[in-house]
Amino acid sequence: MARRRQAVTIKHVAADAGVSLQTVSRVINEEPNVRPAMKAKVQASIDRLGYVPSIAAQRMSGSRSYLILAINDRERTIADWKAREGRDWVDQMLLGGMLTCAERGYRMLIELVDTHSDHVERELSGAIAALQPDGVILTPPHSENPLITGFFAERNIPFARIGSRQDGPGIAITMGDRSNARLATQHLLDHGHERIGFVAGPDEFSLSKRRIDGWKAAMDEAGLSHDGLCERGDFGFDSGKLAAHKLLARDHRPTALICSSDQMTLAALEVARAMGLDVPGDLSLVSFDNSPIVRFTDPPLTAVDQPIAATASRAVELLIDSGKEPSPEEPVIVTGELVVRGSSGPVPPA
Amino acid sequence: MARRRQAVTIKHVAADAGVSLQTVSRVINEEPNVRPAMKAKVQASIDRLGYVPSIAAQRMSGSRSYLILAINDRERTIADWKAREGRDWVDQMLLGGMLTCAERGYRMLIELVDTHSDHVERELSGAIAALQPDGVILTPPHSENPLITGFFAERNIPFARIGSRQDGPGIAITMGDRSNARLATQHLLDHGHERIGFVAGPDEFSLSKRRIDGWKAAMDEAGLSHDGLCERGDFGFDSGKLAAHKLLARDHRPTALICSSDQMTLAALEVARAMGLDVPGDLSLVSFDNSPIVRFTDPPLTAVDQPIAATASRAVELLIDSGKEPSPEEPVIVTGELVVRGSSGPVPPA
DNA sequence: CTGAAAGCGCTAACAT
DNA sequence: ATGTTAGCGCTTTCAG
Repeated sequence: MARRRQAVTIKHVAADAGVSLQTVSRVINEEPNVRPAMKAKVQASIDRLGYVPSIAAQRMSGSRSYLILAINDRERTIADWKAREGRDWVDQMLLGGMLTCAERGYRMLIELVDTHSDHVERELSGAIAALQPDGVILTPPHSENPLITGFFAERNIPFARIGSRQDGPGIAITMGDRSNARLATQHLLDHGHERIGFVAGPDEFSLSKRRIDGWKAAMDEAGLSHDGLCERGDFGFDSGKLAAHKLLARDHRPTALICSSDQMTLAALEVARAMGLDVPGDLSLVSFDNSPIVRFTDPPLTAVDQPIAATASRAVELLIDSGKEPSPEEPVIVTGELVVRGSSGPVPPA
Repeated sequence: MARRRQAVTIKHVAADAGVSLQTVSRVINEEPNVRPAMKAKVQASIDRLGYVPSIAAQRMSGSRSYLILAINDRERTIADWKAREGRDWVDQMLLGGMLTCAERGYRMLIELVDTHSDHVERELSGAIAALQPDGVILTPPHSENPLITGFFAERNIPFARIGSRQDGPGIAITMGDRSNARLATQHLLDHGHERIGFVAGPDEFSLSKRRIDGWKAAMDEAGLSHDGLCERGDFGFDSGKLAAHKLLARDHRPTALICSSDQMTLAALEVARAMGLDVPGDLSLVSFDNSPIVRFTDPPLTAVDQPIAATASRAVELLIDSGKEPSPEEPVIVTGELVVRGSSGPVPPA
């Protein structure tokens, strides 16, 4: 394999257009101080030669790398990929993130990092040193890991925290968990439900608490109690089973359950079945995520959609623009919506 | 945002270890001609300072970029992501490709390219010029697009063609389509089926033909006719419906159908239902892909698994090693397996 | 408004 | 076995 050089470099363009390298550079970077005529001439050469700048060279000379790094939790991501249960978080991030990057001449790269590892810092340094990204997207549970956020803050690397609305460095951007949980609860209240159980996510994810808050708020407003109606899971199927079991084994069992992930809702569905309960006849179910599988279950699940693509897209935009404009102080909220399907319905007659 | 420079460079390491840049470079790249003692000293400095080479600088100096580019069909990929129907091709590529890249110090990057565009070449040049990848993975239908394969061949950029077994430049690597189709057919023959229909994929994918060949071969061997038992689809749901309809409307309708994608199988299931046929009682169904949804349908689908992760992983290895070792002449085959579930069973009594 | 010079971090080629 | 030199392609000074 021959030592590969750039086919067309800025030099070729400069020679072709009969100008200096800098002028070409200015045109590429849309800098001022180039006469329109000159600019047109250079652009013509660029087009004719099919010139595209090398991001390595751009990066080397101290400018941008045109790379955005999306950091995901290694363990969870790999487990999801291997399980093949239809979770499409990564796909949706790519859909939103990659395409927006592409529009702006950037590329998005995925990096897997262990949150719990004691050498997070080493992993991060490695990725940053090797790639020198212009921006970083953090996903839960990284978004609120002080080791990780601190790392980027110290180094002045722009980063977005998806699923976090804490104050602090970095752009906080959430999917409106509190209001989404309210939405789900209200949907059930509208159907006459009064005992609405909630299967929350793990503590490690701050959105878990926000969802609980939303649910409680809606219940309070309706003058209903939420005592003993909340259980925790870890988003996984088994934990959902356990939680659903606890809630449905109560004397006065809930007539509806809101679960913080599709897997946990699926688990609740299975538990209900095992208890001889009809869904939605005896028990209404509302899910969170709205991943592909919810349409293939029987009944299909009513679910709060998580607008991951839109969120990733917004994060990319804010990161790319963070050089020019100041980033928003307040958390950015990209709201989801409730998709009503067959798993929720009227409260069963007493 | 301050002009960001590399925190720790090769210079720092050299100074710290009291050696020349070149010696450090040799240690990094595991080149010969460094005494163990020297090597240890340098390595110690590297570790202490937490030095990681900048891939931009490495690339600039004419060495590798440590980047592997996975090129997917833009239209199909985006459609899949938006449809959220559980196709996890990209995830499986990442699972196999990214992790293997990571093991070897490489990164994998996804690039979407329009096969049908008249400026494919421009798109490719752009990606190559910007990123300078050390290797490229082509997925169907790019794998056999001469414009695309020619592009990389001309430029001496190592590339793998997934799903292609044509001769020619680049590493051909398939998932054993012919033998997989045989496997599926044999499974049905073993259950006594004699009229086994086949819904093939589009012509554009060479694997479509290979699967047909495998099915025909198995049928021939069993002394059975395959006349009029093959229809074409485009892997999508609607096309599957059409094809299944044609096959099942025949006088002497097939007792089993093999469909070349999960979506088409799902469509066949729907058509069968609409005709009042029980699956697998009246009609057995075997699918290709084994994507997440097949476990959530009723009945779950018997399917030929496509070992995408293993294939991507193998492709990455072959690409990375293509500098040192010669690439295999013969097509590499990563075989899939048949996962038997509820959609296939004994032939119904005549 | 445009150009010339210097340097980013690293490695290939050539000394020693 | 190690060090020195030159240069990759680009942008940032700084001069004109």
